[in-house]
Amino acid sequence: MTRQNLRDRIYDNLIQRIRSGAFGLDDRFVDVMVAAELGSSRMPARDALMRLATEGYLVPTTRGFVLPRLGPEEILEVFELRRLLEPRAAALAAQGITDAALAVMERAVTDGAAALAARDGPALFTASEIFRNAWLSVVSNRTLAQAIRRYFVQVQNVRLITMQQEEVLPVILAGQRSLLAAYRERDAVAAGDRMLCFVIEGEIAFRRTLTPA
Amino acid sequence: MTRQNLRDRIYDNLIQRIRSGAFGLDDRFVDVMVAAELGSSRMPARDALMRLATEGYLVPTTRGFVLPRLGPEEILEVFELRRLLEPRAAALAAQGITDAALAVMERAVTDGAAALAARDGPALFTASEIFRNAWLSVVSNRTLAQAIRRYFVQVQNVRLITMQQEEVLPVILAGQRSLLAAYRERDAVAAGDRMLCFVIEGEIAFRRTLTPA
DNA sequence: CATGGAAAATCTGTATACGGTTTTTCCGGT
DNA sequence: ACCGGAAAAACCGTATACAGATTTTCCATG
Repeated sequence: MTRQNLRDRIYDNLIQRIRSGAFGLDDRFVDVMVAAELGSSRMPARDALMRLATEGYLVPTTRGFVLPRLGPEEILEVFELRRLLEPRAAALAAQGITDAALAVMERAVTDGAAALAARDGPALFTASEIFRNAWLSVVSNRTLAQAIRRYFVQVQNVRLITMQQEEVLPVILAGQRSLLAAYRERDAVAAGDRMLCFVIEGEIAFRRTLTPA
Repeated sequence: MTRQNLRDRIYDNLIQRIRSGAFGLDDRFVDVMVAAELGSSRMPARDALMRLATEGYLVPTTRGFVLPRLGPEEILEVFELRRLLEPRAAALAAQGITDAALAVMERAVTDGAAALAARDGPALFTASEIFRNAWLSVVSNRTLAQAIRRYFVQVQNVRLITMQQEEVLPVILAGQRSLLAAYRERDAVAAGDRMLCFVIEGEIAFRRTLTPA
């Protein structure tokens, strides 16, 4: 009972493992290997890998695909996009928030706090993924939500690394708590303002890592 | 001397023609057809079509790929994105403007004026494509420019139709002239403001077509 | 003329094959 | 031990084939 086709199953499998940080920067992805692992021929694996590549999860090399190592300038470009889009999206989310989404976010923040206590970067990463998906899912402008999802994908690996720097972890959790409070009150203005703060804080933290002096 | 591989050549070919509005809403894209047109086998054509689909330029159906059919609500969603992104992008463009880009835009406005005089909607459409590509090409934040290009493609068909309504044509040209003046002066603030006006005018015009009463 | 349904055509997904190119291995000469 | 270069391996792009699913065609029946 295979629900979808092999290509999509391989894609889902790989993207989930990439997102969870299961691969390192020196892991190589070759269609034959991936195919063997999932028991298919080259083609579905190849399709999945090429899609991941065009979406920015992987970069093609002359010998297989590897995780991208993004330059600082591209990451800063994404921060600019985030400043422009996410405050508005958060405001829309506050207007359309549901009890179900709130519950998911409450849970994600709780899990994130536990991860913070355990100094578990990847776990906090997962929790903040869940948090973000929850509020994005109630943004009434689906096109806007999709635009946000698209660029988030591209900086995923960087975020994973960033989240291993212990000093930023409390900031992330505090930002989520602040946002969650605004969502709970269905306060669109506060949600937008706090999201802008959150993004800017992230940008400042990132810029600090660029100039460690 | 084929510089790149077939897959990318087919992709480039198709995306260029899609962008230029060469296809209609009832055109169907089937890998075999596309392959025959470009003289290859199915696989490169298939790869190109699947990529276009994951990027949102095409929509997969049970029988080939088609251009995405947008409802009014989705178009309004894109207007919201435009309001958020394009003012900033225009401001950045004003900062990075080059003589070459200015020349292209001057020419596009001239051509647009001729198209307006001739009541030639499609020609004005082409001219405004050129105009937009010119300023987008000097936006320093490439990620931002790409995000804008992405949703523009999705509303291409609608724009083609809108541009056949004669009353909106002068508005478009006036907006471009206003923007061009700001670019010429390298005035980032004015460029941002005028772009916001331009987008809002377009949105209002579109809303008017929804309620003809 | 409408309708049901079988047959044909069409399209997708997947497998396999093969040539060309790049990388790695490895062996012989210095 | 250190190259240089040839042989081998690895990998990518592309072509072709075929099975399964879906749509369309078309004919027979009411």
